[in-house]
Amino acid sequence: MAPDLRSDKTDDLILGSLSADGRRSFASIGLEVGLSTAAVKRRVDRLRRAGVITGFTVLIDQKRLGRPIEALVELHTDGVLGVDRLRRALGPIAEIVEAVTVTGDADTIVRLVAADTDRLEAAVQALRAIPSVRKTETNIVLSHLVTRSATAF
Amino acid sequence: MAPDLRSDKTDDLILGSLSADGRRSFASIGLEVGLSTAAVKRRVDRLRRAGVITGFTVLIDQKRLGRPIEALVELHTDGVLGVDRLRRALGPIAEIVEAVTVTGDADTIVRLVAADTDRLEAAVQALRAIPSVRKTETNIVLSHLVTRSATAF
DNA sequence: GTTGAAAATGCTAGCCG
DNA sequence: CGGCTAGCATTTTCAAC
Repeated sequence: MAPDLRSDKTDDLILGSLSADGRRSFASIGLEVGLSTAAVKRRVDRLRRAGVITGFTVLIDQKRLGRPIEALVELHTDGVLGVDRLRRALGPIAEIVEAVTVTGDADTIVRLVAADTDRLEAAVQALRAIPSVRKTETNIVLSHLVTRSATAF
Repeated sequence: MAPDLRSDKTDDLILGSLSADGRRSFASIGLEVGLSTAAVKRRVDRLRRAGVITGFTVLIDQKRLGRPIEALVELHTDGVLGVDRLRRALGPIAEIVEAVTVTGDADTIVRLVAADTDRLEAAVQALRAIPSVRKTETNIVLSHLVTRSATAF
């Protein structure tokens, strides 16, 4: 991994601005944080090169795109299943939005978004069909309490 | 909720483009999807008005910003704790990045990012201090297998 | 870090099919 | 729904301080 970047309060302000609106102009950010347009651009470029900023993206309301069902599925797997193989196994399942491995009871937590319960079930079946997945536990997301920032890891 | 938007294949392409790079120009998206700059802008404006696009944001690598620890904490709560009160209780805890209520064993799942284990512990203590939180289970995130899109709900 | 300037690119609105 | 054009804003890269 590249070395960490020392980022100051101004960088935090810029990142905050861009979190709130990723398409904001450097000029307008500069007004807010007290820098010139050129200075803001230099900092953003530097944060990109340093890997702090990994990209920009659009926020999409999946419900309005016809995928109203969100679920978190815990995967309990055999020890033999490596991270790379698991990643490849998850790849083809279109409903998967995110997946992480964790310590504790479950081994992996998969987040998925589906158009209806049939597709949710099909996706969960696909998860169960992965070799060395012993057990799944599906939790439907009922409501979103906090969504503070889009983070990439 | 506003009525759903009928979105076609072109909209999907545009959303895909913007997912990959939220700052991409309408002209460059237009080249990809076979539309003029203005036509792309009109579609993006429409997707925004329809609530499909809820915003744009920057993707930040928290590790490089000095917050290398990510955890998912399951909250088991009493029935008396309403969504609004829970939301207010979570608000002041800076480490919280996301929180959802779910069906199943746990009632709420909180995702947080911390600078070190001390701060993680402090954040978990703060969660335990919320009235009617009976029990917490903390799972440290080990690796990210899939991060397909940043979604807002 | 700043400013200012110039060229390229991007955005937006109006008009038309 | 689309394309086009014209005017304006922004980005980007300079040089100079």
